[in-house]
Amino acid sequence: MQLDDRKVKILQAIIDDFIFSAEPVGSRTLAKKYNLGISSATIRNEMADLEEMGYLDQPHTSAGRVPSDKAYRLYVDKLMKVRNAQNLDAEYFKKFFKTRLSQVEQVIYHTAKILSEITKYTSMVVAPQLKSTVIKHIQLVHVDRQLALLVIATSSGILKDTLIAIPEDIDSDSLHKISIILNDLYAGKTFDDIDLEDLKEFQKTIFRSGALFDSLMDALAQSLKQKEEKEIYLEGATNILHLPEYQDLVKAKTFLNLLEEKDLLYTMLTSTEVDGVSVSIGRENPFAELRDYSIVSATYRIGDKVLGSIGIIGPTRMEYSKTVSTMDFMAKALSQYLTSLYGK
Amino acid sequence: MQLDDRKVKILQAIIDDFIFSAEPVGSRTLAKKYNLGISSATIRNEMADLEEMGYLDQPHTSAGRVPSDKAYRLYVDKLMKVRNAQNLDAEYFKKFFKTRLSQVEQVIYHTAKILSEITKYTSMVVAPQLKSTVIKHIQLVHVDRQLALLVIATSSGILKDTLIAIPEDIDSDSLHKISIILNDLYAGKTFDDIDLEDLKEFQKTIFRSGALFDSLMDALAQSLKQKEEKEIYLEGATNILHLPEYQDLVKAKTFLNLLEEKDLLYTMLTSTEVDGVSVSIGRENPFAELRDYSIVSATYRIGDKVLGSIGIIGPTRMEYSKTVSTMDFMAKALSQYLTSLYGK
DNA sequence: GTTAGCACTCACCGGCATAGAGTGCTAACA
DNA sequence: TGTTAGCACTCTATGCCGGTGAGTGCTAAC
Repeated sequence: MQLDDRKVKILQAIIDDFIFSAEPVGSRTLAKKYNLGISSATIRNEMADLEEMGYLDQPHTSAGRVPSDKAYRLYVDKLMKVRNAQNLDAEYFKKFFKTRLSQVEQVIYHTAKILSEITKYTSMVVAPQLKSTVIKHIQLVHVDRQLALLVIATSSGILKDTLIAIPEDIDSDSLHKISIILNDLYAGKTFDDIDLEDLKEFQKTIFRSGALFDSLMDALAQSLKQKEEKEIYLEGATNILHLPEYQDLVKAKTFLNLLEEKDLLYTMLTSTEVDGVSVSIGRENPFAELRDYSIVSATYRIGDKVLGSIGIIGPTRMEYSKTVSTMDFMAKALSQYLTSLYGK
Repeated sequence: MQLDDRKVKILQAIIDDFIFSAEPVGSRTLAKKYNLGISSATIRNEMADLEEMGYLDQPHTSAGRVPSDKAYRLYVDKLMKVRNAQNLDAEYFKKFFKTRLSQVEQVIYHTAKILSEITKYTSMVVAPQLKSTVIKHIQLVHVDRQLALLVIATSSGILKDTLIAIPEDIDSDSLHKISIILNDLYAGKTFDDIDLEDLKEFQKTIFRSGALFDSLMDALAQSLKQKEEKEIYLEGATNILHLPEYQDLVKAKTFLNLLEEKDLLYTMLTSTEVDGVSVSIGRENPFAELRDYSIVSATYRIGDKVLGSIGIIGPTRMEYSKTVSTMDFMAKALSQYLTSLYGK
């Protein structure tokens, strides 16, 4: 069977209507509401065809039709007009740029917040990954008698700092010396490349003082090799409770439980490193748990380097047009902002 | 009317049963389940008395009785036996102390997490407030050609660091000099005491270079005077969805919406600076929005200085005994831990 | 003072009929 | 040959009804 013009028009109308109303769409409603120039009976015939072709589902015999994942895919790829996000929700973006945030984590967090507020879905943001970034500079700063701050600057501009305990009898000069050594050893390497054996070797041959430096080295080692958790921020988790499909408590709970599976979401979000916005609809998702949801995601960068991803998750009945354009804009805005702060 | 021994015993049984089952308790059930040595008819008479005295409510005529806020208050003050938290959930605490967390924020966050996991309610943690802490030490650290890290150590041991943009032609020595000046100006003062005019004055008289330092000073001023948000962490927001009273979607939503009111919760949590654990039940709460919930809270400290508060929020039908003892233990453990890290 | 007994109340549940939205099919029409 | 009006049919949602059971208050006897 052919997906001719008229079928597409009808399908589009059904999708539009369903995205708006969340109610199965009937032929009569369609004929009345949209000026298609054909009767409900004709629409019925076409709808039967569309169902046969896999674009529509029927919850039960005497209900209207509902778009399938395949229909949404067609919609996202061909039918929808991506709006210009800059004009929409301008106030949010203004707010975003007004607040001057210097720490990368804050910017990321802020982005997640705004994304969830604009889209009304749940936003997910993967924080910058350090393991493959190059260390540019390491410095130990004396903070207190027993505390020092280990500051590691990376080539992507991200700063990682950790407070570490130090023996009381180390002075600033010693810390400075150690900083130089650390730089010699690790500057230019990635976090993954760090070999702590180097450090131990070094400690043995150079610092005769032995036990004195032990605790310091331990702390350093721990900080440098600290297992990086799969960090993912979620915002607006309860947004979906306002959507009609989650008025069913069981469905709402299922969704909220899904959000606890940070690992899954993390994997999902980091597995697509496509350029631009990527949309994964229902059963297209690689994970069974996600088959009732759609995920819209994009990567953000500093310069050319991909740092992490942002995304939103919601029902397959999603406002794709608005969501995709928002995502597109936010990813670009975020990249631009981070690049202006830390790039080069 | 007198609240004699038998009435108390019956009340206790009702509260225990209701906390466990969430179902209104009837006289027959009570007589059967608890060995009170009296018949259901007698219990009925006593229950009528207890209702008259304000300790019991009746959802409708043909239902059992439910404890009132007044009953819970009596229960918390007199009846319940506070269990020893150390024995309960020992594995959590072990986990808590095993993970070595050096940043205060991390410790706080971790505490919230664990609290919500143990109590199965929603935990709230107010992060340490800086405004009234004394600045011990300020330091500017050169990180990059255009970036420096402003590190401020406070007397409570909390470290605040902010990345700031600096003109390219400032070298480490200059930063060091400025650090000394900053220390002279602000060490020993609280964040509230900071007067930026001092800094501007200083800049005019000492640094003739003018425009060169402008951006630096601006950044500094901004960092130092940065509006401190009312930071409150929430964890386990969706825990309550497992409780029978929130199977009603409207109630669940009301609760989740309440959690969005961070300001309210913040005020609630910071207003009680009592020593030890404080319990606020239903209508005792100063805010109307909270009249259906109970809040158990405590403060945490470094040494003698109160830093912030931790608390949990849940239905008035709460496992007070477990919750109070957990809270007591956590507050003490947290204080002890922070003091050992940063105290003195 | 305690308790057995009883009439009464009220939420809850399953069954049933009805309304309404929507469908597929047929036959007539342009 | 495609389109449409009409109609019988399907299925869900809603509301009504009566029975059931848990629980109560009251009374009278112990």
